[in-house]
Amino acid sequence: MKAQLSRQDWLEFGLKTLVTSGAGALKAEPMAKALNVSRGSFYWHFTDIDAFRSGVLELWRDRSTTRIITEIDGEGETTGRLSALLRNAFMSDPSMERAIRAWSLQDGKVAEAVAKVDEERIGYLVKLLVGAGLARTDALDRAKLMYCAYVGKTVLSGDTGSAFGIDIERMEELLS
Amino acid sequence: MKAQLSRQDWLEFGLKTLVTSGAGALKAEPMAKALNVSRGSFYWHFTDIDAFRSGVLELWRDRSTTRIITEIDGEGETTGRLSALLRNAFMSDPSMERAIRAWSLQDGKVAEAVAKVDEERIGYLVKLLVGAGLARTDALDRAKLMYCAYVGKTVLSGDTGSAFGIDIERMEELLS
DNA sequence: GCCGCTCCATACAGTACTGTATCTTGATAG
DNA sequence: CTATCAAGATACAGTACTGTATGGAGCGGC
Repeated sequence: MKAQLSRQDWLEFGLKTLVTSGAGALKAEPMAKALNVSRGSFYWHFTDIDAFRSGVLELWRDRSTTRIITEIDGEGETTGRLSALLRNAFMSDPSMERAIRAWSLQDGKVAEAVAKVDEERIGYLVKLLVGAGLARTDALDRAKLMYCAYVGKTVLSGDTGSAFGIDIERMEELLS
Repeated sequence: MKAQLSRQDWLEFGLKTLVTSGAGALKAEPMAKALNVSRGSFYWHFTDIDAFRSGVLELWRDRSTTRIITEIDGEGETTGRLSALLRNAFMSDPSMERAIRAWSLQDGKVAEAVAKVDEERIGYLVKLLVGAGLARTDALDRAKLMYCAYVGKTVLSGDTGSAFGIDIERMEELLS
């Protein structure tokens, strides 16, 4: 633990709070209490609670896009990329995606940012599918379907604990 | 407009408010103002704000399950039911589903209720698929995939306005 | 016609925040 | 050593709610 908090520290804590406690927990007083500082610290780094939320959103956007890029470049083999992407998407921890998705459903600004990321991802999916030999229109429909399934799975992997178990092998088979 | 409000009137208005303004708008004072009454009315019908929210949730649960039943019995032809269900799911107004789904992502009690409805629906899907000749395990995997796609589509049909256009014909083809 | 019951208004105390203004510490460059 | 400035503490006013207590209006039953 550092004695002093930077703007970045606040934002990181905000993102963590978003995942663990939802967007409703992005409030100055409770977070300050959790960090053992006063709200004076918060209002020194951020003019506003809205400015803070925008900062958290932007932090996520950066991370999200860079993660896409690493996913892209991860697999050297062109043929294995689609499979790897599916496995990654359907098996990695969905808590962050869930938290952001939930937030986007109650805040227009967040919805816009998420929509952009969605488009990027679908675009990449289309590229992979076209590379695998599909016609562009077929690839787009299929990519949308795959992405819907991904988002649905993310949302359905409930806080109820039950993992909404889907066999990844079968899923890959059905989607390919 | 009636002069007096019943408990049911409040719950109906609650459900409408949930769809148009989100779960965050389910508060006694703003709703009372919108209905041109005082909070005295609210607290006469409901002991608590939590009791009210539970009431709204239950109202949705009733409607949701009865809607399933009407969907089931709607098509007389056994063969056309799956197609009809898909069309219904992917083409009907998703705003209610979206609102409930968003609420469930920030409230455990809601998440439980929604999870039950999800299971019911998936169970019905499995029944249809088995009726169409699939093995039970295959039917379950396929039903889960279809339902993920449905939920994903519902969530992605954004407040951004853009309808996330998916060709229902192609979708049906890909999912069948 | 007044009794009682349902439905609502008004007023009050309490809570959980936001944002601002002012005062204090603590490190660090000169 | 001290002047400075980033970082935070404390105190205050304001807002938007919740829940409670109490009193009153309207209306059916007898």
